[in-house]
Amino acid sequence: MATVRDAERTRAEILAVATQEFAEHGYSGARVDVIADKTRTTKRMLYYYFESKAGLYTAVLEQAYAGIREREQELDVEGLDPVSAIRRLAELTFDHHEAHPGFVRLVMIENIHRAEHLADSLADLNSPRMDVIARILERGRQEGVFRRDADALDVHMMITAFCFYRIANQHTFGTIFGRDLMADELRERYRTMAGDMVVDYLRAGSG
Amino acid sequence: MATVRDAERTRAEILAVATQEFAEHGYSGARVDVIADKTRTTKRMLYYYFESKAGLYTAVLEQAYAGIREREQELDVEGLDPVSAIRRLAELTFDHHEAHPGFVRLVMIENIHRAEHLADSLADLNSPRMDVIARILERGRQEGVFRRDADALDVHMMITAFCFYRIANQHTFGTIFGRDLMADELRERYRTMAGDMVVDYLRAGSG
Amino acid sequence: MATVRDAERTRAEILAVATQEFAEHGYSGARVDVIADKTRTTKRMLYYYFESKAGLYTAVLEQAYAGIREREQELDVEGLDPVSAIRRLAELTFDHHEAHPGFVRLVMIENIHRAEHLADSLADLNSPRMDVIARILERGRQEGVFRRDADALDVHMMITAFCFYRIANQHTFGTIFGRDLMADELRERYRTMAGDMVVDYLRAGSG
Amino acid sequence: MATVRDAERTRAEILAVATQEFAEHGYSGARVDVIADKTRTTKRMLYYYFESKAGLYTAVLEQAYAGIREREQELDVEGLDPVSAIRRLAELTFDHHEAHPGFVRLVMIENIHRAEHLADSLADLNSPRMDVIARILERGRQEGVFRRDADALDVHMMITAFCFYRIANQHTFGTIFGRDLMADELRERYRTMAGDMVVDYLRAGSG
DNA sequence: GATGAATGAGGATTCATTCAT
DNA sequence: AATGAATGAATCCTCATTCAT
Repeated sequence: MATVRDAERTRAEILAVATQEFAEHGYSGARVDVIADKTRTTKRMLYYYFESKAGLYTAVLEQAYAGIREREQELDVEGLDPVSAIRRLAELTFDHHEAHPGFVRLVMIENIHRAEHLADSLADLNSPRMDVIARILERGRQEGVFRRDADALDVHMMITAFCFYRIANQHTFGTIFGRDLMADELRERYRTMAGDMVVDYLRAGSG
Repeated sequence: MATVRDAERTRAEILAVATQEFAEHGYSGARVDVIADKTRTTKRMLYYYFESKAGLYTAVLEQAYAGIREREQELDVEGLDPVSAIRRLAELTFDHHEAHPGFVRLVMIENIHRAEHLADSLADLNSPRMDVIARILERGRQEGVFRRDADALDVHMMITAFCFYRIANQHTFGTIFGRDLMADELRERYRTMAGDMVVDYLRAGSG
Repeated sequence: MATVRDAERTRAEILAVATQEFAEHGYSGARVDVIADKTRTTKRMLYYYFESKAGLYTAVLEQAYAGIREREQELDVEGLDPVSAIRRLAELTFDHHEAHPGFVRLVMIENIHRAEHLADSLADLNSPRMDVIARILERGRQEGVFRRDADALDVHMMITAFCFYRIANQHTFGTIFGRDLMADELRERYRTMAGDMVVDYLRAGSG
Repeated sequence: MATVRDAERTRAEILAVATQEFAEHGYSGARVDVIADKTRTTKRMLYYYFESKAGLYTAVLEQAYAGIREREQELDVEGLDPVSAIRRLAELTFDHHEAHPGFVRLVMIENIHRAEHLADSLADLNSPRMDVIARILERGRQEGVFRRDADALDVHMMITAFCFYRIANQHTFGTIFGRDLMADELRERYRTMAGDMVVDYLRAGSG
């Protein structure tokens, strides 16, 4: 029993360290030896549990996606009017990216690899988040506050693009334009901007 | 003279191949041997011209940024009214990202590396593009069509985030949500959406 | 009792799988993990029963030699005249090698290892087969059909060399000379040749 | 120039050591590190020249086959009568196997691997040796000394089987039957036996 | 200005085996 | 008698870089 417990703890520890290292250095840049050394076990265990560097990376990715999915279950914007709800959603998305730069980096890295490690099993076609957005959009249209007939996934994309880019591209943006997108004093401004952007887009519309 | 010409051509060839390889595999993932093999010269020449792998990568980055900067000189939205101008700018940005996925990938890669190779000399604090945006915003406010008092760099960021994300994150987005952001039949929709997003944002406003 | 039976069955199963694997890949090439995986038990059991990889390999060898020894008991050429008897012996040897390529491979492998695993206890100095040959040779000389005064072990060697080589060296022979020694249409020819070879050798002689 | 010389010498040295090691331990049993350590260069050079362990092994095989082929050019039995010629051929074959046990071992090893490393390019369909045998057989039949209408390749096989087996299987044969096939005092006996075997076979015959 | 040969240091992975129960 | 978890020590291989001319 103790062994089993330790086995799971060891596995979890390896996964945690690997998440750090892959997020920090990318797939090719990460070193199996370094991951092992930051663990209480040896490199051998890493192969025992995850088969290969690729297997470990895939496990890291899966856990990362499982993590955000769990957090998305907690989305609670039901009591709010459509405008407040969609703004709240934008702000939660903003906060989520702000809070998990490591996840943002993993997603960047996986896109560099053309999502070749991301199992199709991770597809999230009936995402609760998409349902939440769809319901807000529907209510907004019914109540006449949203004139734009928008697709839920497009709205999600617009919000996420803004929040993701701010974290993902902060370094080149900072160097090129001399603005630190992560500066404390700018956080609220960008957070509000995310909400404004989507609210204005939905309120306006071709109708 | 001929030798100099050849030297420059060799350098250019190496740079072109390296751009391909770094964009495809990232900094760590790219292989010096592979780059050399895809060239008509040898690996030794690569070191002769660029000192190191890092030097070559930096040269690739610099050339890439120099390239877009050149293309940005051609921005011509002067004759248009503010709304049309800003929409046009969004569309040009959209088209630019669509046309240069390799550049998008290089920027992703450099952000994974926290822009450590991007020389401060590449700072573009007086970007012509920013000037263009600033003038459009000013005109829009003067004419009363833009109620939002927006910062040019923020507007640039909003537009770019949308266009960049669509290219950069297409792979994980496709796997997770089952939508191919690059599908031909969706291009016009997203292109219009980029314009709508920024126009609606500027038209609305705290007022 | 049931447990003992199971134990023996498990042992036999491991041995059967190991025979396959060692014959296929050689001693160094065979993998303990693969052998265990092809078994219904675990790798641990393999060590439980056979101590080590070498122990298992030795057990495989011993079983293989015990097997042919058993089959050799059945040699029945007593009723035949010396020429027919020796020809029959050659043909049975031919058939035996044809029927047991796995055994041939194990013998090759063990010779590569200079027979270091083959316990001296496996010595077969009073082989029934040698006795059979000796008696045939004796009768042949008495009857005057064999003019050659041959040693039984030499005759055995000559026959076996031919039959063994055809199986053992089929692959390099096929590649080098473009002839498939195992071709169905050639079997009878080589089988007859084995008999002719030894019969002609014995009939002729220094006289 | 000196470098080139050294390059070839280094390559040759690696090949010589590798031949030793592969012949001694088989493909799987041989160790790249051991091969490198017995060389004046490093393991890295081994990969530089031969790409991989398999590449080195293949080069060893090729060189080994090229070696015997060269020696076969020297076959000179033209001045002899058919019986003496074929006996001489058997004796040369016997001597060759005796002199090159390493080659015998390599051939055994490659057959364990089902000749997968032996390039088809090594096929020797128009072997000078086969031509020599064919001419001897033809003369023998014309002169009436060979009543058997034998195929050259079959005769080659019969001779080689005997000579090869004596070297290849000496260890298991010694352990099982208590006879050292390599004993000095038996050499002449087996050498003569090889000649007798083929001569008797050819002289006799279904005719 | 150009180049083929060479390489030290690391990098991922595998192997037979044993521990703890 | 049986076993799932764990592992030290190799093992093959690759990487960016430099040497010698």
